[in-house]
Amino acid sequence: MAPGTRSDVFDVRDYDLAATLTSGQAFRWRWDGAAWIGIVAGKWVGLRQTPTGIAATIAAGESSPQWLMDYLQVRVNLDQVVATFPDDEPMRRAVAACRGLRLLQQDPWECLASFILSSTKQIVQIRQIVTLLCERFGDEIAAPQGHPRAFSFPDPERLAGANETELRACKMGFRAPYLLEAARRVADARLDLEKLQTLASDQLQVLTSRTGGRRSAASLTEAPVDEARAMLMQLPGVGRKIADCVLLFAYGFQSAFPIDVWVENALQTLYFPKRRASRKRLRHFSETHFGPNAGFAQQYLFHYMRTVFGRETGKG
DNA sequence: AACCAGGACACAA
DNA sequence: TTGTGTCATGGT
Repeated sequence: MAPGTRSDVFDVRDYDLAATLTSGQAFRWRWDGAAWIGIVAGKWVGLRQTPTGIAATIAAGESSPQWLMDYLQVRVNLDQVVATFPDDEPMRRAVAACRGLRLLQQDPWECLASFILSSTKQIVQIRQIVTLLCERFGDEIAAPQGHPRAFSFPDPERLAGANETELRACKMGFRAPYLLEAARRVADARLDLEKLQTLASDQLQVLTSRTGGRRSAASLTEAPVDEARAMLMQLPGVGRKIADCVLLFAYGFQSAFPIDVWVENALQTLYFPKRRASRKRLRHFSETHFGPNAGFAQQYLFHYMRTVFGRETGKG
């Protein structure tokens, strides 16, 4: 173990670290030959798979890394989640191919900003843009000896003070004004990311109680997830897909079902192979077919299409 | 070397 | 409602 670090082991089964960290939900993890290196909650983190779970290396002096366990969602029982998936051939194949694939719970601002930068970009390019952004606008973080310099994800206040030209220099192109405006609105509280957190809690209340929790009369007709999505979509450059990514990957709304080109292709070819289904039909299908953990199922379809299906059919 | 990428948006029809 | 062009950039 490198000096100045401490090590923790999380006992968890059915956790495929590599698949989870490279499945297009987070964009800062890299494999250095011995471990997965990333930044969580502004702290340097090294992760590697062990026979009984996950070994984590963090800076010495950190308290018990509950923040890391929350991020990794190690207490989620994957068997219970998968058991709620529909019992059909496509889902069985996806689950068999991606066993151990998990959902993370990311920082909302980093997740929102990253997915604003994701539109019409390949994952490798998103990673490149985010890396540049962090190097130029983030704060340097203490990394263990022998490791490359590490940088935090720049907070909204920092980016709100940047200009569009500086942002475009990070190769984000037409997404620069979108990111800038998002940063400004979060920085001056026109968009309250904490409020979305309370809506996520409200959504859990709705699902676990019959009374609808503590929803106010004014929002009785609208589910918390819909209210949260509408708030995100107020941002320029944030449509249904990006909003759903943030709802699912940062706030844990399990009904959020991002439909990008891959997932649309998955739904179309796996579930409607005969004739072409309309977007509206696919959207309705996604909302009715995949159960209470639809977003989780979506991640299996996405990763399955990207990693396995193309090779199976030979036309990837 | 065309084609496409975890899209959004304005504008047709 | 669904289709088309535009936006910027780099990988395959």
